[in-house]
Amino acid sequence: MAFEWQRANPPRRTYRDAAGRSLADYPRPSVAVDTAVLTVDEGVLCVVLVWPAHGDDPSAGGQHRLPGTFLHEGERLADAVLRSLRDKAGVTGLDPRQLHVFDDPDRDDRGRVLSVAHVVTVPARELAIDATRAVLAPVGDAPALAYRHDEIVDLAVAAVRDEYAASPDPRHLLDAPFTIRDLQDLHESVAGEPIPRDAFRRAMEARLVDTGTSRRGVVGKPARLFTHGRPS
Amino acid sequence: MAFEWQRANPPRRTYRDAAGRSLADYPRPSVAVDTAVLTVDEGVLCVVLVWPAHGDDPSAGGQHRLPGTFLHEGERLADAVLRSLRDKAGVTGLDPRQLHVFDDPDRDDRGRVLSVAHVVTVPARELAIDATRAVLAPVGDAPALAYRHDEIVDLAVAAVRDEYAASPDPRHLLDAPFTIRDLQDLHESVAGEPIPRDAFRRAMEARLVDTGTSRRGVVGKPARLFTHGRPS
DNA sequence: CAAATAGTGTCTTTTAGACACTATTCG
DNA sequence: CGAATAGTGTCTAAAAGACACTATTTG
Repeated sequence: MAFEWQRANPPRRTYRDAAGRSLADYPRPSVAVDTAVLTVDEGVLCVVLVWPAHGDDPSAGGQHRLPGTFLHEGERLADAVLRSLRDKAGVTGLDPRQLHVFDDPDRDDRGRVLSVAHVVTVPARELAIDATRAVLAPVGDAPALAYRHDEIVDLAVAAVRDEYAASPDPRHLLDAPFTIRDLQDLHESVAGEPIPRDAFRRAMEARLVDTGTSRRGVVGKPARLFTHGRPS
Repeated sequence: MAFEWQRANPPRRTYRDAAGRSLADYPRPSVAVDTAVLTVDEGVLCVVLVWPAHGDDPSAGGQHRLPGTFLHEGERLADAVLRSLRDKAGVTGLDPRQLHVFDDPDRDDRGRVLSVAHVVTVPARELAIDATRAVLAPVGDAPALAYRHDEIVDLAVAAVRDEYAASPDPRHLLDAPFTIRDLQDLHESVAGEPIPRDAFRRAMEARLVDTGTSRRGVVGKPARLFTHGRPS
């Protein structure tokens, strides 16, 4: 069962390094992916945490952790991320972004495991969390996590905040069409702080596509509706 | 010989996943590190390329590549990077930064290999390249590389340029003490384009430590000598 | 002194922010 | 009309760049 990759894709020749060992002779670490799933729920940037309540994963010490899985044979890292999320959050159509490889030898007592941290973002509307297995926690107020997953959350939040500081809704958390106010509310939720109204409008308006229509039916002057512009 | 990690660090229990497989049952990829070693040589940002001339590494197709190695048992990624560079460039004391994991299944025909790309920087003075095994190529004028290593060089250059745009000589390519002119020359070499003199001085001077001494012996008004400030 | 390089002062342009004012809807 | 929200115009402050001027050295 083990080492199927080697048998499935045999080297065409046996190459030997300076020590005379072939590629196959090197012991290999297990490779896992762990993913910070971020969303904006009711104006707060949140992360999906799973609760190891099934008796598995005892080395987590009863703490929450991020969803993750071991990389399977022939599988891409991004596909492993999507596979691990399909089960736990019923999410599809994401674009996982790599953050960092955690290679601490003592990080996991089940043996040497390299963990490739990822971040994905999902509109809260599309999240289907099984409450018996996962919870949604505000990123600023999350419990302590197993396997140093707190660091992954920090990296994920910083990465997403950088992206949102640079362009309008780069991860399409908002459904088009939307008003500039919708967009500003989203950006403030991601940033975790208020953004000046005028500067935000000036910076973003030129980078959006005006649909020519407006949103009616609420109090106040109708707001123009926009769609995402081309990523620049 | 193979799978020593598993024997050396046996799991304390056998944990089983949903499919009933233990951690040890999953086939594991080989993990390699590949490193873009950047330096500024005579005013030009350059990268160290190795030439696979020893009959090994035939899948590189006779092209240059970046120095790299397979991760050894129990070894940290950063240590593998340093080990691979000790041989080929006689370099020590570096601080490798991770860039990205390349996981293309067809990237290497020797089997499934995950490559963790890194970047390091080293003052040209400290580089001791064995000319029979390696060359120094300007980053803008490098030959085509094997294993899509061109992409690693691009990532490395972008990462280092971002760092240099944000603070004075963050990677300590310059020996202290140095003049602001020395610093500007370095930053222009990294950026690959000229930088306005006044703006550069204003931005950097406040973040350096004035030694109170000046450089004498050259034509012109003596320039004050600075050392790196605290990273901020 | 002439050439060369270091460093300063000041003006302009650009940008971010503050803030007030106008515009258009609902109830 | 009044409340509420959208959108515009303008002033100010801060920063970036342009550029000229002064300062101090070598030869």
